[in-house]
Amino acid sequence: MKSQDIRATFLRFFEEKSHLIVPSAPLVSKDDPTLMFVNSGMAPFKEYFLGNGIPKKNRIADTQKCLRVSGKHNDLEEVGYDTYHHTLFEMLGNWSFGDYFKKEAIAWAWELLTEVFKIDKDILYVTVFEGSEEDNLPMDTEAYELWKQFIPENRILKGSKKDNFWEMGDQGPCGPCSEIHVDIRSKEEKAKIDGKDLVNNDHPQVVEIWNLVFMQFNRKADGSLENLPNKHIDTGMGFERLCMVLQGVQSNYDTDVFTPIIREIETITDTKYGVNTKQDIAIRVICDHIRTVAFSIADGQLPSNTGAGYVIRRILRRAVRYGFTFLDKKEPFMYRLTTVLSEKMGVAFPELKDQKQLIENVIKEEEASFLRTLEQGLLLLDGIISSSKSTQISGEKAFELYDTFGFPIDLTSLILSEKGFTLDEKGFQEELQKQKNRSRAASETSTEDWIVLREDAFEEFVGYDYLEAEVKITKYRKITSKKDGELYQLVFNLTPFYPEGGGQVGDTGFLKDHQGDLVYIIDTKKENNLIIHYTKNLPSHLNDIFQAVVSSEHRKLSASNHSATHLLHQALRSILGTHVEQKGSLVKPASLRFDFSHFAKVTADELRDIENFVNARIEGKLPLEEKRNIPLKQAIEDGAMALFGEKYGDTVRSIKFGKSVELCGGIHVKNTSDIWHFKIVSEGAVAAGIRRIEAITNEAVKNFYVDTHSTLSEIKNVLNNAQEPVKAVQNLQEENADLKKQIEQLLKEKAANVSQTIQNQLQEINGVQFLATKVDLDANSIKNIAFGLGQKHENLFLVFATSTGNDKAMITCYISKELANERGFDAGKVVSELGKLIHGGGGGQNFFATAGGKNPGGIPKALEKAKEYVI
RNA sequence: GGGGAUGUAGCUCAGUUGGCUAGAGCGCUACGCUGGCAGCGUAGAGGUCGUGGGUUCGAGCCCCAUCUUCUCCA
Repeated sequence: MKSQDIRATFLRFFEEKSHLIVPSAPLVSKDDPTLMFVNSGMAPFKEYFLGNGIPKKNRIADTQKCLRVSGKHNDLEEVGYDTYHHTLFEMLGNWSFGDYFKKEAIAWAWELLTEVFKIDKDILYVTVFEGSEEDNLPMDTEAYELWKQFIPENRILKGSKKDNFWEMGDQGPCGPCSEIHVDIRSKEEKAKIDGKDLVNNDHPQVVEIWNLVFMQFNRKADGSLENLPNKHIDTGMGFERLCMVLQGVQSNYDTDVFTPIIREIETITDTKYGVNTKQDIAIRVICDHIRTVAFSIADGQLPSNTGAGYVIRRILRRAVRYGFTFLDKKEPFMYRLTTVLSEKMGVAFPELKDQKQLIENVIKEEEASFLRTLEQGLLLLDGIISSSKSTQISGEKAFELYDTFGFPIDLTSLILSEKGFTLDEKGFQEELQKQKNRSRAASETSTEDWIVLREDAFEEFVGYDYLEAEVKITKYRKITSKKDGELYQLVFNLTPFYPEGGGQVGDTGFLKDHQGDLVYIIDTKKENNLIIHYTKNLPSHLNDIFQAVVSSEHRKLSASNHSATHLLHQALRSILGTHVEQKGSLVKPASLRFDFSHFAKVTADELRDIENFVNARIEGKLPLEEKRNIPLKQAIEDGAMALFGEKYGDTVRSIKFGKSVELCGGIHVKNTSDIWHFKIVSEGAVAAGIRRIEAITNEAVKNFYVDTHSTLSEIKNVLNNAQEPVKAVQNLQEENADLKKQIEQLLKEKAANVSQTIQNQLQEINGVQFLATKVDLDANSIKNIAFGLGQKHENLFLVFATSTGNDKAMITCYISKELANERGFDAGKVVSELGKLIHGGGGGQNFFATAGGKNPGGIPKALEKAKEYVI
């Protein structure tokens, strides 16, 4: 059975059991702050388990792309070494939201595996939760009894809390689970060791394929459990492993999910999979990672140096590193795998096909930049090796190379061992740990339990129509972070506050109680479909009815920038071409930022055209045409574009200004004329193939013009109202440069004169050409004279004094080098001693030193005293 | 979000505890050498030492702020 058929069969099976089939959610999770990527099939449905939203149907099935780079069984650094762990994998799942429970879940799982997929019953094992004293939970006998109908008791194993109790996180829904494992070893192997001893023991051929989670508890912040009002089913089956079993191969990488990619890697790198262990690992690493990186870019998550983007960069770099070391690829090559990947997986995941060009460009550029980093690191490492006195390189040095210059530690130790050096691994790990602690301490937050004031399932958003509303607080909790200190999160029964989303920042405003006391709302965010209002303190009368008021200024400017963003998007597609797609957007009161795919710098002419395009539509006074709750299909037919990496419900909201149509949940102006004016302030690159435009509207544009105009008039004013200020400044600059040169020349001449005069005043005392005198020159000229004389005469001992203004004096001492060395003179000491006489101090080297002070009256005395050094 | 590094001539970079008149290589200009080319020689131009403050007799170097680029961690 081909992998594509396996996927289709699974979905059809559950469709026949009345499940709604939904497409995979995007990899990057946007409304869950605890998660960077979707890491399990249930993640996109979290809001339903938490009771913050209602699913379209209470039975759903899907295949979900998941990304895991850390966790108990999956460390990024382990992927590639075995044959069954991946960073990106598909999870087939069926879900019940308060509908069927253990009985159906178990029976259907068994039916699908043994009757539809025809897996031999004798190679299957199941596990059930054995109970936990710590949580005061009994064994899951319900599941045990159900399994007994299908499978002999000796193949039903009891598992501990670690393996058979599933939790979403430290807090939240959880419950016992039951896993199905499969033993695909040969007969001989099975005879040697009983399969049940290998279950849950990291054996590559005795693996878990399906986990059935019975969600029935809620874990509170203090660790205690309470029963959930509705029980749910959450199952997840590893697609790649299922393919391995059904295709009768011993490794996920031998299934047709991966073999086409492996063949392509063999061609590109001129190697053969299955010949050399190290090369095999490298090939698996590349094969796995290219999928992750490509899917992620397709969903709009580009490699970057922070957050989720950094995870993607690390994965890509890991693959490049393996190619570099074990397959001898010293130039970009991974981007060439994009074609085969989009051909093979583009059917199930069309985003790969549509975004192919972008994926290729981004990967190629990332590879090239990492290879540059490697090259630089190699040079630095050479430097460290050649300057090292011992054959052991310290952990600190290696860590610096890694931390500051991005040179991978495994390459460092490889190169060191090739050259007969060793690395202080322990020291390195210590440094790494120190850094981790620093980062963790800086971002630590603690979250308390929700305190529920009233039961109210849904928090209605009324902000499209109202800026004020009478609200009640339904629940609240306290969060503490190192950065922001103590904050409170409030949830209302209804709210006019727009939560951060769709690129637009959250609303701010205040709550007013019956006594007129105010509590300011500093931000609004959405978390698992819940609108959360942030305050610095708690209202004193929590059960009051509050007047909730959104800052209208904040709102007006955000709306203006948001609507302008839509017009900008339209302008870009119209002027640069339809290859332009939104890749990111930030809308705040002060400005807007828009990232989009485009492969060249936007020229000044194009920028002007774009500005004009947008401003024409502002002047056109286009009214807002808003449609709420229309079917996605209809919105698309109206001309709206769905974005990759964005999750859409069945019904959407569409925002139309003239010919600009977008799916958008944000706040907009009622008429484009409210935007007043649109002005681009910058254009630049953010990644390969991605450009960024920053622009302003409304008040900001007014301020911009007022500021620039007043600056310009000030400049003109200073230039005596010059007609052409630019030219006037250029003239001034030229003149200034000329004058500087002239002054330099004059000073030189003056110095030459002075030095001529001075030469005649040299006095020979004890074989020393001595002179101590007051000169009327600046510090630099004195220096020039001293060194000039130094080239002409030997055995010089010069002391110059000068004063500027009434309260500044300076003493300079020059002694010919040979003289200073032979006779032990020290100019530094001379000036610091003479400096006291002018109420100051100074120093320098033994042949040249300066001192400054604030008593010019002491100069004659100092000059007098200078003689004492040579007598 | 938290660290580290980086910015000096058109380019690639040196520049020691703050002080020996801001340097090297390549490139550029002029002149010269060589039969031509490759090349060589001589001379020269080219610098707000990222930016803005501060400390100091004196700052490329130290302190504070800010920007660029790179990089690690969360």
